[in-house]
Amino acid sequence: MSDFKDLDPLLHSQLRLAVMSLLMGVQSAEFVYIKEKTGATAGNLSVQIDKLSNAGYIGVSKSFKGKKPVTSCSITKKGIEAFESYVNSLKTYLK
Amino acid sequence: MSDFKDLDPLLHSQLRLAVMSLLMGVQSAEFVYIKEKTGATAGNLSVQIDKLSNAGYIGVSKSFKGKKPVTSCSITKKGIEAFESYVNSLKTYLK
DNA sequence: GAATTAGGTTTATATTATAAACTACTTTAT
DNA sequence: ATAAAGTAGTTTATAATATAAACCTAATTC
Repeated sequence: MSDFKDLDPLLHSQLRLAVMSLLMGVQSAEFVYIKEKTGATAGNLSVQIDKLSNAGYIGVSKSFKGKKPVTSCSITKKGIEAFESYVNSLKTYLK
Repeated sequence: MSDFKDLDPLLHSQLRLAVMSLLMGVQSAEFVYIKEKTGATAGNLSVQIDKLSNAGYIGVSKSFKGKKPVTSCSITKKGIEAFESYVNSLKTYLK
């Protein structure tokens, strides 16, 4: 693509982009909170979080809040860089 | 999606977005020109142009330049509106 | 006149997104 | 005590999408 920069396919997905956008603004967020904010189904969110985690864009930690399992996600340095790079690439398409 | 606006799936595709972005800036553009500017393969471009055309986002006209077939594309009013709406929705993900 | 090039289109395949079904456990009602 | 319902996810199956490879037709070039 000569005039347009390639878009990281991992970020060029509505739900994954929403997750990353959300995590850009906070220290960490729980699975259920992300689910609500994005409106995603649990299954879809689970899959996409896995992908972001496998790419090293986010960190995932599982613990318990009382007796309930809690999955917490936070963006990594690599994830922040990828997000910023994606936004920059995207700009080549918007003007 | 509560915090994030849905992204038109037709535009949320690297190649189709590039085509639309390109057409936003010109009156019309030929297939071969778009192919060069986007770096796409002919087959892929053909398919994506079809989709944009079927959606009414672009108009496609076929003619001859001397003896060679030429496919010209131009964005429609509907296409301009869709592109602008897409960009607005996208903004909910970028801040 | 056979091979190559130009300008595409069609079809097949690989990838992706999404939802439906399932697991494991906890809380509430009977 | 146990059955039913809810919470917090994961796994698997299916539908949709993107992409490339193969193909087609006509025009040049060797």
